[in-house]
Amino acid sequence: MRFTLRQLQVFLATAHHQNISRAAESLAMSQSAASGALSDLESRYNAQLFDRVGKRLQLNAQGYALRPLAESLMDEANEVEAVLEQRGIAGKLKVGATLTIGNYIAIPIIARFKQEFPDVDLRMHVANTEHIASEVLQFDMDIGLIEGEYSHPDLLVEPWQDDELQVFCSPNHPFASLASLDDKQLKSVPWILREQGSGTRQTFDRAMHGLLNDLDIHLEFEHTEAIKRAVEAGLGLGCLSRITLADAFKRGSLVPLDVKHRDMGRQFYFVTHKKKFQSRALLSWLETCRQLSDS
Amino acid sequence: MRFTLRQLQVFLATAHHQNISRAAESLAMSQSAASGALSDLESRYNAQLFDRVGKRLQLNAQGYALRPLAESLMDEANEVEAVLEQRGIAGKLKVGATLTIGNYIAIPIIARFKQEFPDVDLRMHVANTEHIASEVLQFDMDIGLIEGEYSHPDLLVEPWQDDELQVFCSPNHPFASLASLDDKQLKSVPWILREQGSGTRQTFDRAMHGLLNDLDIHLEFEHTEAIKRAVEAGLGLGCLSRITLADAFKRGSLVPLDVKHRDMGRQFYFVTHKKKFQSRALLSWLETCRQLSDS
DNA sequence: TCATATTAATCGGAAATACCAATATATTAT
DNA sequence: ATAATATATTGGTATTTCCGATTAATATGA
Repeated sequence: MRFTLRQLQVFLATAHHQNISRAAESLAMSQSAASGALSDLESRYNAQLFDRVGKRLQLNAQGYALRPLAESLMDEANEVEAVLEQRGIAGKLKVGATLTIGNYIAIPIIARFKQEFPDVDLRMHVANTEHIASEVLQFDMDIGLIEGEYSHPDLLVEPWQDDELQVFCSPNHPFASLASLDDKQLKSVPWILREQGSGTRQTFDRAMHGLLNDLDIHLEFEHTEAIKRAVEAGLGLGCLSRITLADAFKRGSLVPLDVKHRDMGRQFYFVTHKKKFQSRALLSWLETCRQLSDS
Repeated sequence: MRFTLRQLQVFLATAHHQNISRAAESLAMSQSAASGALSDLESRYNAQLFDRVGKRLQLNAQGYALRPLAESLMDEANEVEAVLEQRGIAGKLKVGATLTIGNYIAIPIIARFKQEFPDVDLRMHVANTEHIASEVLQFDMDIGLIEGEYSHPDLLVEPWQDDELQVFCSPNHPFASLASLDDKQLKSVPWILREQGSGTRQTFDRAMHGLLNDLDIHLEFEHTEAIKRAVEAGLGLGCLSRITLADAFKRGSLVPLDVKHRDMGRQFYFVTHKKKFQSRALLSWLETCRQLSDS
C-alpha cells in the first residue's frame, strides 16, 4: 500500500471543495501540507487526479473513478475506528427527505432512532427529490427518502412504503356530501395544489392524466399546511398525501372525497449511492424505518 | 483517523499467524517494527486487541470484532490502489472447491476466467466442504465452491447450480440391461462409493434413506476416477455426480442405471464471508461462474 | 489596463514517525 | 536446568509530515 488514509482524506476534501485551501481548512491543516499530500499521492502513482486549469482543480476521469472507492474506504475506516474506540453505533448520519416525508413520516422515525441510538449525530435535510438525489450522488448525504421516481446509474433506489394521495375539500363545500366525483365535477372547481416539480404534484398529474389541461389550478403552494388552510377556507379542492390529512379528517376541519377511476397510489423510496459503504449507523436507520412502516 | 493502513496490516498478519515474528516476516519488516506498530495501535486507542498469554498472541473479543472490518478495509484499499495504478481488474483471488467441482466444473470456468481477466492471480485449492468453509471464515480464501449444505452465522451461502447423482455399473453387469432398479435390487449388490464426509456421499446417504443399513458398501475411495475404474472392472455399483460420468457414458465404458423413488438431486453453493469486501476480481469470478452454468 | 486579492505550488526547517539492530525479558520444550 | 523460541524495549537513523514564508499564476474590479 503506497498511499495513506490522510492522502485520501485530502483527495476527498479537495474533490468536495474543488479548492485546496478550503480542503486544508476543513481538515485543520495548512494549505501547503494539503497541496503536498495531494501531489505526493499523484506522483507516487504517476497519476493525475485533477486537471489543473489555471488555479482551478477539476476532478478528471481517474479522480472521478477514485472518488466513490475512496469515499467508501473512509467510511469503512470510520467503522474501524469505532470498533477501536469501543464505541457503540455512532457517527454522523445525514438524511435527506422530501417535504411530505420529512414533516410527517420521518418525525416518529427520528424519535425512535434517537432513542435507540443516541450516539449517532443525525442530521435531516428537507429538499426536493432532485436536490436530494444530487447530494447523495455527491456523497454529501448518506441516504435520501424520496417520493418521486428517480433513476441514475450510480444510485440504488429501493421501494420503501406505499402512499396514496387524497382529494379533499372543506366541510361546507357543495362536494362534501357527494359519494364520489366524476371527471366533469373535477373540471368544474378550482384546485389548490403543491407546486410543479414536487413529488406530490408529479403523482397528481399522473393520476389526472388526460384531464390535466382542463383543470383549473387556482393556487400552488410549497407547503402542505398552506394548502390545507386554503382548502379549509373554501378556496377550492386540494390533493395531498393521506398521511398529512389524517388529523384534519379526524377533527372534521377537512373532508375526504372519493374520485372515480383515478389511481392515486405512489411509493416512497430509499435512495443511496451504490458505491457507498453501508455504515452500521445507516443500516440501523434503515432497520428503524422498516420497523415503523410495518406497524 | 488515528491509525494507519500499515498498522492494520500488522494487526491482520498477526491475527493470521498468531505470531508477531512471522507476521513481520510476511510483511518484510523487522520483528521490532511489527511489535511497535501493533502496540502503538493498541495504546493509541487504549485498546487490547490480543490477549498476551505467555508469548502467545491470542485474538480477543475486540480484536475479533475488528478483524472482519479491517480485512474488508484492506481489500478495499487494494481496489483503490488498482484505480490509482490504472490497472484493470487484477489482484489475487483464492478460490476453494470440493473435489467434484474443482476437477470437473471449475476447469472450464477457470479457462474462461483466465482468458477474460489475465491479470488476476487465480489460485484454486481443492479440499472438502468443511475445510473450505473454515478457510473462508479465516479470510484465507476469498470464495468457496461447495457441495454440501453448510451454515454459519458469518458465512453467506448462495445456491449456484443444480446437480444430480447417478447410479451406474459396467456394461457387462447383469443390471446393465434393466429399465430400472428397485430397493431389493439395490440391496443385493456391492457398492463402491466416495468416503464418509464427502458431499457426494452425504447426498447418496440422504437419497438412500431407510435403506442405508442394508446396503453392502464394498469399497470407499476419495477420488472419482478410482471409483469409476473399480466399477468398470465389475466390482459393483457406483454413484457419482452426472458431470463426472458424461464421458464414460458416451464412450460406453459405463452404463447409467435408473433408480426408482430416490431423489438424487443436490445443489452447489457459493460460500463467502459476510463481512468481506467484494473485490472486482471476485465479482467477475461470480459472473463467469453464472454465465457458464446458464449455458 | 493595472492594481489587488485569491490560490496553488515550492522551499527550508522542525517535529513526529517508522524502521532496524541489538538487547532484555518471558515462556516453552527437552 | 538449559536451550530454543518469542515478544518487548531501547537507542539511533532515515523518512515523512507538517508549518510558515515565499513565489508564481490566475481572477476581480476599478
